[in-house]
Amino acid sequence: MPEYPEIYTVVNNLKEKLVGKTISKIEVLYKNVFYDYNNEIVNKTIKDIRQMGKYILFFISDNVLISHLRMEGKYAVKDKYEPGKHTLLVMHLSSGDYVEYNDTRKFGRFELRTISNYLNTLPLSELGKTPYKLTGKELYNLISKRNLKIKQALLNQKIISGIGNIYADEILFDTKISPTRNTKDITLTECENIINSSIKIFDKSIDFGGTTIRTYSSLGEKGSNQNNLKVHTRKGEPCPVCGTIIEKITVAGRGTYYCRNCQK
DNA sequence: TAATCTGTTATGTA
DNA sequence: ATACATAACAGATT
Repeated sequence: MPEYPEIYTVVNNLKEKLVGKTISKIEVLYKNVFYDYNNEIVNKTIKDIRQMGKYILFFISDNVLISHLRMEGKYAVKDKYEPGKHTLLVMHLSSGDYVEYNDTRKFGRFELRTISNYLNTLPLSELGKTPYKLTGKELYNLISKRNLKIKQALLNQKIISGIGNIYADEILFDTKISPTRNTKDITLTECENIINSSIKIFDKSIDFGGTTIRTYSSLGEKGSNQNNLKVHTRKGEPCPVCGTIIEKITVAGRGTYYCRNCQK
C-alpha cells in the first residue's frame, strides 16, 4: 500500500484514536514481525504518533516503536478482540480497545528504539528527507554525480523519502522526464520541478485519502486518489495530455508506466 | 492449473 | 558505486 500520502493518512487516523491511551499488553502472533520485541512499552502511554518517510513512529514513554507497512500492512482499531487469519500483532489498550496489525503478505516490520537512539540507528539513520524538506538544489547535489536511472533515484529512500512506485511514475509524468533518464543528465531546474511536483501530487492524494489500487485502506477507509492517476496503472489508455498510448516497461525491476511522447 | 504479477526493503554477488 | 537477483509471503491476475 504505502507511500507518503497513505502513511500520512494512516498516522492522522491513528493519532485521533490512540494518543493518550495506555498499552496494557502486546501480542506478537507472528514472531518475525517484531523480532526485537520486549515488554519495555507495556503499561506505558502513547504520547505521540508521527511520520518519517514511509515509517510510522509511536512515541511510547522513552521508547519509539517504528512500524513499516511494506506492501500491505494495515491497522484496525476495534472494541472487540477478534484477530483474524492475517493479524500479526495485537496491542491491547487499557481503554478496552484493540489495535490490530494485519498484513497478508507478512512483509511489514516493527522495531523498537529509544528516544535517544532512534535517529542515529537504522532504519531511520540513513533515511533521506521528504520532498517537503528537500530542496531542488539538494536533490541535484545528491544525484547529479551518480549513475542511476532517475526513477531508481526517486525510489531510493536514502536520497529522498516517501516516494514509491505509484508516485514515482506520476511525478516523472508531471515533470515530463523519462523514467530511464540517467541522473547525470537531470538539470537543476528539473530537480526543482521534481520537488514541486512531488509536493503537489502528495498534497492532492492526501486530500483524496490516498491511493487504493489493490488493498490499501486506512483503518478501513479506502482512498480514492487512484482516480487522479495520470499514467500509473493506465497501460493501453491514451495519455491525458497528448493522447499517445501509455506504455508499461520495467525499470529497476518495477512496473513503470509512462508516455513516450511527453516524457523525454 | 500454473505461471506471473504486486503499492517495499534488505542483502549478497558480481 | 551500481546492477541484478533473491528473499520475506499470500493472493489476485493472466
